[in-house]
Amino acid sequence: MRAGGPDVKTRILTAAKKLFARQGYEATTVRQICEAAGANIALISYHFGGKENVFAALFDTLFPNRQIQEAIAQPIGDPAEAIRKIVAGIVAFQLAEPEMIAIMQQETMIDSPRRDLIRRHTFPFWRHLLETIEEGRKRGIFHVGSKDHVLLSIIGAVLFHNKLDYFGPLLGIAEPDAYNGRLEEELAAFVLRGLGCAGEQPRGNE
Amino acid sequence: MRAGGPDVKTRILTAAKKLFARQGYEATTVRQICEAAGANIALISYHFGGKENVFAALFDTLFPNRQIQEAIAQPIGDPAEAIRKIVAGIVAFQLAEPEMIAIMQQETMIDSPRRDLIRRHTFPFWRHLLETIEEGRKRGIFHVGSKDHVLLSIIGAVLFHNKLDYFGPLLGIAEPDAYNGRLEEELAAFVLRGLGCAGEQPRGNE
DNA sequence: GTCTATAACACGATAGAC
DNA sequence: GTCTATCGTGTTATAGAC
Repeated sequence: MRAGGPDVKTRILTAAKKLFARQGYEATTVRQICEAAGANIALISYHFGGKENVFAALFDTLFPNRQIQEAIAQPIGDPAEAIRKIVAGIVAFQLAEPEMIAIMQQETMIDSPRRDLIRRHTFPFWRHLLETIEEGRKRGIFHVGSKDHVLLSIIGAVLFHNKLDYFGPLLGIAEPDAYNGRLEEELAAFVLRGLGCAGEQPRGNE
Repeated sequence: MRAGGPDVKTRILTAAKKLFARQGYEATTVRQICEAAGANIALISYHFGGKENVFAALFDTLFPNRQIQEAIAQPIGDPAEAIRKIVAGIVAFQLAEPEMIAIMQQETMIDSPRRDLIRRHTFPFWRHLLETIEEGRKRGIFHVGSKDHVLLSIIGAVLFHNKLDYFGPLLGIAEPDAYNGRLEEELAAFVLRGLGCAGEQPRGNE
C-alpha cells in the first residue's frame, strides 16, 4: 500500500486488519503494520496510542454495529424467515469484510484481553439469533433438543465457511464440486434443516 | 503443577497444552510453560529443542493418530451410521483432550507456521468425513447442494461446541436450558438433519 | 503530522558450572 | 539432568528534532 492514497489512519487500519486476520494479533507487529501501510513506526502511537487501540478502532469503525442495532430492533415475525435474514446478514458481512470475521473468530478461540471487546460487539446479534430459535421452538416450527447447543452449532456452521481455503488441499483437485448456487441459500437451508424446520425440504442432487 | 509427579518432559507437555489452548501459541512464553510445569527455563531447549518442537510433540503424543488410521481404514457402510460414528469420535476426543481441539481450532484460524502440521494430523479424518458425505449423496440418502460447503458447515458445527463457556454470559442466567441429553446425539441429529437425511426426524420439544 | 534514534523490556535459546 | 547467568534479538513505545 503506497502513501499516496487515503490518509495515514485509514491506511494503518486497513493494513492492521489484513495482518491481524492472516497472522493473528500477537504474531503481528506494529513494524509490520506500518511497513504495509507505508507509514512511520511512530504513527501508531501518535494516532491510536498503541497496538491494542488499533484493534479496538477496527471494531468501532468496520463492524456493522448500526446495522445490528437496526436488525434486532425489529420484531422477529416468521422465525424461519428471520433465520434466513440472519444467515444472509452474516454472509453479506463476510463478503464485505472477510478479515473482520477472521479476526473475530481468532479472538473467540482464545482467552485474550480482547475477548470482552468482541463480546460487546457480537453478543447483541447472537442474542437475536438465540431469541429467534426460542421463538421458533415456542411456535412449534423448530424442533431441537437444546437451544444453547443448537445456537453454537449454527454459529459454528455459518462462520466456519471462510476457512474454505484452509481445506483447499482436501477439496477441489480430486473431484471439484459442481456447486454453483448461492452460498447464503445453501447455508440457510442447512441451518433450517438442522433446526428441524418441517417446511425446509432437502435439496435434490441435481 | 509440582515437581513431584510425572517426569519433566510430561509436565512440560501438560503445561504447554493448557497454556497454548488458553492463550494461543504466540501469546504463551516458554517462561510461562516452565513455571507452570515446575521446570527450569533451560529444560525446554534441552528436552525438546525449542518451543515449536513442544508444539509438534503435543500432536505426536496426544492426538489420536492411531485411532484415526483405524477408523478410516474400515469401509463406510451405512452413511448415516458413519456420520454418527464420526460425530461420536470427535465428541469423545473433545471430552478426553479438550485443549487439543482448542489448539487445533486456533491454528486453523490463522496462517501460522504450524498450519501444515495440523493439516497432516487432521486431514485424514476430514477426508473420511468428506467421503462419507459423497457416499451418502451417491446413494440418495443425503440431499445437499455442495459437498464442500456442507463439509465446512459440519466441521464448524461440531468443533464450535467447546466454546460454550465463551457464550456463557449470553446463556444460562436468564433462561437456563432444560437440555439434559447426550451431546453426541444432539450433534449427530443436527448434522444428519442438515444433510437432508430423510430418516432423521426432527426432535420434539418435550 | 512525521521522522530518527533510542529507551526499556521481554523474548527464545544456550554456554558452562554442577 | 538440572541450574544460573547471559547473549542476541525483537518487541512496543516515546522523546525530541523537524
